[in-house]
Amino acid sequence: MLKKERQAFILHQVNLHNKVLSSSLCTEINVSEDTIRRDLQELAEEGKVIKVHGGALSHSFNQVYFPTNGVYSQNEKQIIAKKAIALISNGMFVLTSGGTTIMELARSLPPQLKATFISGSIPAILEYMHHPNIEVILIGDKISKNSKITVGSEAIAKIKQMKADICFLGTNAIDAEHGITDNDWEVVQLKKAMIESSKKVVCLSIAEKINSVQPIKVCGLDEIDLLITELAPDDPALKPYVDAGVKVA
Amino acid sequence: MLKKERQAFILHQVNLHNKVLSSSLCTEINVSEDTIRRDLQELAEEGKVIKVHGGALSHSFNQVYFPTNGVYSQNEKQIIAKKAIALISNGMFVLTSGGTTIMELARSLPPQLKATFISGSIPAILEYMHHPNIEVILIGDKISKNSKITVGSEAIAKIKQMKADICFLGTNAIDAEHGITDNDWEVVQLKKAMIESSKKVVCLSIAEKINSVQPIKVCGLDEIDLLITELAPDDPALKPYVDAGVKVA
DNA sequence: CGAATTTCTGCGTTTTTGTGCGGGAATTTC
DNA sequence: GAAATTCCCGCACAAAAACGCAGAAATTCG
Repeated sequence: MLKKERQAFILHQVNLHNKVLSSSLCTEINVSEDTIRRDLQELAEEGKVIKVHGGALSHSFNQVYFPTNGVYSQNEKQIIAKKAIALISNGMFVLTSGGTTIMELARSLPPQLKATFISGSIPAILEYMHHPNIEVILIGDKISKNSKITVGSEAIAKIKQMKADICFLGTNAIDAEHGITDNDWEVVQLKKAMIESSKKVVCLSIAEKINSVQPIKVCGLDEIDLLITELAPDDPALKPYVDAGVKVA
Repeated sequence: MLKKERQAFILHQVNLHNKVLSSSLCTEINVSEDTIRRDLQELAEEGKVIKVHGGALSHSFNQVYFPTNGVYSQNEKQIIAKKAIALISNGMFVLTSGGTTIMELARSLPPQLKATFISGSIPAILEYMHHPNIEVILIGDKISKNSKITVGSEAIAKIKQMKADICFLGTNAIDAEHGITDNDWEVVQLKKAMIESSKKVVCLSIAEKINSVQPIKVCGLDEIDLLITELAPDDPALKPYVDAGVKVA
């Protein structure tokens, strides 16, 4: 069998089944694994397949729609993400909501971190999926197209039966008097469940959002263990929260 | 034998079999390998054949095996998607697996269709989310990064407590003797659950995948209500399945 | 016609290419 | 962490290609 012929066959198989194992190919074509590996190598260099450990994947399957829009206040959110990541250690179960700040957190996770992330936010899940060492648990239920998050009693029930080490909440509005508030009833239900199911609750909020109020209450300040903003912990803007007993970072 | 004559013969052979080995040619025509090589060289320079190590290939060979446009077999999959969509009516609960054929189905859904789609496949969910009138139910559980689908007992349990009107399965391999087979154990478990939980089971498979077998069995042909390929229902290639009692479309 | 010239072919030699094998490194998996 | 795969690297070996050359055949031309 000619080399080109063989490579055509491989490519055919990859496109047909979306993936191939070098081990199965070498028995099918009856050549050594080395040869298969070299073929896959070449095909990968030509961009025809994506080579992975143990075989290859088709290119069309891997390209998932991926929104990489320039996020508003990205710098601030990166600072917040960095502070938040410092709280995560290997082996932890991490519950997260959705939102752009959480997305920034997801993108900034160090590659060697091994943890389990649980979320119902589709964009967040997409980010976690790209991480090499993170286990991803998806909370299922009806999808709210608005917030791109699963909402409903099933999702809430699922969250309530968990006990996560830490929970990161993207915050829409926080105020010393009214605590955390939001504007989507279903999302609020979820966040409440998440707070209940976590040993530690961390709120991520850019400074712009502090001292603002939304119609629906998520929780009071007393239920928050830590508030992370891009500001220094001793910034005067945070004083009301420190006074209310909230730790800040 | 004249040079021109010889080259015409070679060209004929190439176009007939899509490939030739210089070694076999030289015994057939009874000339030295050098001569054959020089002939192939000339034919290649004239663009009549593609010379490779050990022989030559015809141009159609490349056309057949190296698709130039976007997704592999997209046209076929669009035909399949169209046939599948004809089975969906307003108000239905539709269960789908993942895979590129399902993706094509998802992209082709008519905008005015109002139905509920249930899936654990992240790429499929993303497509459904973009649709204006479709309710999307996401099956939650651990995410398999390979197949980009939620897998595990939770997902299976969730599927089993449903009763969908119809279920569309992207098929990896189908064979008259072994039925539907696949190569990912966890995905197979899911598909089995989906088959159980649906009033009607529809398999989507491009013709190239029929009569192929993969290691793990999903179900026998008797459990399938309908097999959709891009072929006409009376195509001889489908006869074994019709004989086995499967409806085809 | 016949010598000079060009073309074609085959043969040895040298290079290049393709493939398999072994061992050690890197990785996945349990 | 340890076991099992898989990968990577260098090597050996065989097959094929490239190259130069020489003789045979065809062509040209005086």
